[in-house]
Amino acid sequence: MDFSRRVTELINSVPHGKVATYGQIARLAGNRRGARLVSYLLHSLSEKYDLPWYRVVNRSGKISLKPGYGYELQRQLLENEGIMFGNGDAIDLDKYGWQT
DNA sequence: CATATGACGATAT
DNA sequence: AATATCGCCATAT
Repeated sequence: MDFSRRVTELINSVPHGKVATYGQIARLAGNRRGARLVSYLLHSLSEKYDLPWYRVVNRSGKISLKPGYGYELQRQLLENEGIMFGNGDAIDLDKYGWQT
């Protein structure tokens, strides 16, 4: 429970216009290997709370969702915050990464 | 209680 | 460098 609560708080702490990675959240939550849990928790928690789940991408700065299953939505939400997708589908984490 | 699962990440091939 | 495989750990069933 502690882990999931911290995850929600961390997600809520991601500044507008920035993105975090699953592994980063997991690490900050005290679980270096919990990247997968973060994704799972986002699934369930984002439906219960209103988390900015779309500010979380995988460590390559890419959206993990498949096109047609949320990819387009997330990409659009991020672009709405001023985040530009570089090479077609990747975000420049150096530039938009949280806590660079 | 045991097994399955996952919006990942690191390592091995 | 690109792809495949394994590990990790909380939830769900």
